[in-house]
Amino acid sequence: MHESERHRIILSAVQERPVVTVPDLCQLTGASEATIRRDIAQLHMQKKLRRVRGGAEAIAPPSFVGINARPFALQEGIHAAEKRAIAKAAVDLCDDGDAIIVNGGTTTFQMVHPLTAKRLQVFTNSFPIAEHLLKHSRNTVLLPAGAIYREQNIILSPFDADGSSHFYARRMFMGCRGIGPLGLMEGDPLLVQAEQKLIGQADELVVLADSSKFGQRSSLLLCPLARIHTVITDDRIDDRAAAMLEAADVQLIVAEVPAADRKTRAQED
Amino acid sequence: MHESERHRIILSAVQERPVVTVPDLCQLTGASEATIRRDIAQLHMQKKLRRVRGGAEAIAPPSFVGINARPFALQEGIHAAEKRAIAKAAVDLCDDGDAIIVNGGTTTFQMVHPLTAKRLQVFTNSFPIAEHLLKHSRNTVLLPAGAIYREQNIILSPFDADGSSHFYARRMFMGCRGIGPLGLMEGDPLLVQAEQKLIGQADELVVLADSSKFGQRSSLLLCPLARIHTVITDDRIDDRAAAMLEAADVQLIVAEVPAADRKTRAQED
DNA sequence: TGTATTATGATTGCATATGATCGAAATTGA
DNA sequence: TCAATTTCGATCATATGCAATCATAATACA
Repeated sequence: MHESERHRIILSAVQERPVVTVPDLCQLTGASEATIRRDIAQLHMQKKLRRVRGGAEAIAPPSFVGINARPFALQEGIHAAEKRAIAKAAVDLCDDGDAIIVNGGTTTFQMVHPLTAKRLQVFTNSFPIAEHLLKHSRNTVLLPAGAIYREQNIILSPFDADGSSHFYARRMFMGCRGIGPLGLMEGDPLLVQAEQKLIGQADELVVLADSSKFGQRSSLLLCPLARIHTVITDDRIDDRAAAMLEAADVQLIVAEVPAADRKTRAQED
Repeated sequence: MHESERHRIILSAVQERPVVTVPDLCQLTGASEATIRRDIAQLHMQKKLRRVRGGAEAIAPPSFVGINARPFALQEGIHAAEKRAIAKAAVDLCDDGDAIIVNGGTTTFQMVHPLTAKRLQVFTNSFPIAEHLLKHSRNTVLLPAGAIYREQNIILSPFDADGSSHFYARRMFMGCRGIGPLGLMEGDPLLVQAEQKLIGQADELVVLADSSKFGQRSSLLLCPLARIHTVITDDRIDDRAAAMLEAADVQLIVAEVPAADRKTRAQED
């Protein structure tokens, strides 16, 4: 991630929300706090935004107050570098012209950055993903019908005829809460509904799961392992988990986490 | 690979993506980093692109603006005060809890600001309206299925089952290109398709049309006057247009344009 | 064909950007 | 007011991108 790209992301984030915190921007850009502070200081000098304690705000603050100051940056933070590497590996599977389905979630959201360089047909139930791709890429963006759920940031319809059955893709990408011998686990019933609608609409089901997801259990069983075509994870996956996937005939892709991004690992180990 | 060919590739890459890195371009062209740097420096001198650390970016957008800022800003200038007043009058028709349909367009987009104070169920095929309401209000936001058309900024599906038939509202709000004895006229075929899908899904059809729309003709006839329940316009409407609406049994609401906002009128008169 | 000119790619050294750490300052809550 | 937490600024080691140089390959021209 380069300076100009970070600046763009920061400015667009500042435009979209009343206030952005430094950690938020670290999440969005993958940069360290020091770098974000330097960027904010620089953009403040250029009068592109106003620097405030804790983060930055738009130079012309909107007269109304948004209710969701941070869309969904809360949940992640700990495996950010891994998630980015996984998302990159997922996008690398796609060639220009492909039709793909991207399910909503924090892991899959990381796909938007590498996706900006592609020209795909992207069907997604994630409003933030659609928004980002619409603004920052030339991909074709398609949506299902439904209500927008603010907390999960997904579009979900109570009816079957939500348009998703008309879209058939080569691959569907999704995240999960946990993955084990029983299969794919999810925590949020709404996410399960959303995933169920799409899960049959693609040739290959590709699951993005950082290594911490193995062994994680959750309450809702989404589908058995056999249903999964490919799992993309990071290089901290242990042998037992890999063997489990191999036994279920699931292809495993291990994404290399760039050394530069891995600094956070010291504090985790 | 010759220099001119590389330049062509580099320029097209810069146009399509927000930022391209030197390694990216090496991969695209097969040239070495040194050559790419030389090319970028050269194109930078020719003002064909902007050189930034790590790569290059398009010369056009110094800071990124949302996709909806550009197409809307163009049309918004003229009659902006009138459109705002009309939109305010339209929103004043709604009580908390109502279900409404808002069709995409520059006039109806003005409804988002007064809508921030409401708590409605809003079904809209306009991506910018959905985005704004989602971020800056507590209204429930519902979308139809379909592809997002960047130019018109609407969501439109080629299939009938796009979810709109499941939503039935008290009022549907829409703009238009022109309005005359024949009925409601629209210019863009895509907008017509989008409007047709929704037009039967509400008790009352409310048309937002500033006074300049009367007498404007266009190529596509959307519906006859009799179909319209209410027209909201500004106080520059002439008597003949008002009589025409009355003859068709259309309710007419004339929005007061605040004197302070009317400054644009001087140059128009 | 031989030579001159230009374009390209690799190497090296330099400049800059980045991230972690630590101490200072500000904010919050009691 | 004091203590605890958070945020900030400065410093330094490292990583990364960049410019300059030189050798080689491609091209133009006589």
